[in-house]
This record gives sequence, C-alpha cells and structure tokens, in this order.
Amino acid sequence: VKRLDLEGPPDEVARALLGSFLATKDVVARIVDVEAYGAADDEASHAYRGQRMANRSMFGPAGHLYVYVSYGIHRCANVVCRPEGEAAAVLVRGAVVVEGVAAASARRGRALIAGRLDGPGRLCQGLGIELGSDGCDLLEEDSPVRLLPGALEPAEHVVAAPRIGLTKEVDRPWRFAVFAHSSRPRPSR
DNA sequence: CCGGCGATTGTCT
DNA sequence: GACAATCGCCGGC
Repeated sequence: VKRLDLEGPPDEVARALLGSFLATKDVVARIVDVEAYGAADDEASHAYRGQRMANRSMFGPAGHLYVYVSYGIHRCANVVCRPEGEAAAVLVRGAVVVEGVAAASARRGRALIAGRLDGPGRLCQGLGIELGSDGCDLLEEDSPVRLLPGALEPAEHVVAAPRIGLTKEVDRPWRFAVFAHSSRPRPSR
C-alpha cells in the first residue's frame, strides 16, 4: 500500500481498500466491507460540522487511523483518505481473520463464524484496536495498527449499497462489500 | 431468517 | 440533556 493510493475521493479509496489487510500485534484480517464518509458535502459524516477534539484525526493526513467511540461502548476504525486540513475517511465494517483467529475470538469472548469480524465494533474488538491507536500512521512499520497490501480475486465482486445505521443521507450508496460470484450479491448483515 | 428493542456512555449543545 | 457511523438478545413466523 502506498500513501498515494489512500489519498482521494472516499468512495474510490473505499473500493480500493477491499482485499487489503489490517494488522495488529496478533491478528491479521482481510477487509471485505467498508463505508465511505466525506466532509462538508456529507451530512452523515463526523466531519460535517467541522473539526472537533474527537474527530481531529479524520482531518488528515491520509493513511492515518481514525478511531471513534460509538454509542459510548464500541470502537470503530477508519482509514483517513485526505491530506492534512481536509477530512474524509473509510470506515472498516467487516473483515476475515487470516492470522490469529484464537486471539481474535478470545478478545471477542466467543468463537468466530468462518473467521469473520462483521460489524465495525466487533472488528475493532477482535483486532484489539483501542482509542489509544487513534491517529497512528497505518503505513508505519511499528504502528499498533497497520495496513498491508492485498487485492480482490477474479471471482470476487463488489456490491454498492446504502450505508448502515444512519439517520441522514440514508440513500447515498457508499457502502462497498465483497461477494463471491457463487454467493448472493448482497452484503451480510 | 428477520425485525424490534434496550443497554450504555462519550461528545457536543 | 439529547443523540449516536452498534451490539446482542429475544420473540415471531
């Protein structure tokens, strides 16, 4: 993954992230479900009302991690995709663990189904992504969370759908999920 | 399999 | 004081 690939319109970067890997100390997972978020042009985005203390890392630089607290309980992880001063990011909604299934399921407190971490909160819990990693550089070798290159396979396709859990901009089709040619062309959950 | 709902707390008004 | 880029459980079909 090069930083240049991560800097661009959030929907394009979102698609490009599918098939790449998120890695922490003891878990590696392949990204299969993402959502794009913009800035002043996107009322559903955390950046819509400008920079705040909690969302500051969403304002760049690209390739850094934006972690926020959802519903006071969960953590959710984003890949920032704009240079410093501008805001946009890709929420990682789902991934398949390819290394460290035991560590991930131990953190989750339950067995994973087919190695899947579906849902942004579950994904962060399984990977062990904490608020303390907010703002770290995903392309830096010794970061607590890293992004590793990966691509989709020929039999894999991408479906676009509306984003989940919003009260605004509910129709913008900025969710992108991988599905195998043999399975139903619809994102899980 | 699917829809509904309560829990729970950081963040902003 | 309201709201939230969620989750897990429960009930119905």
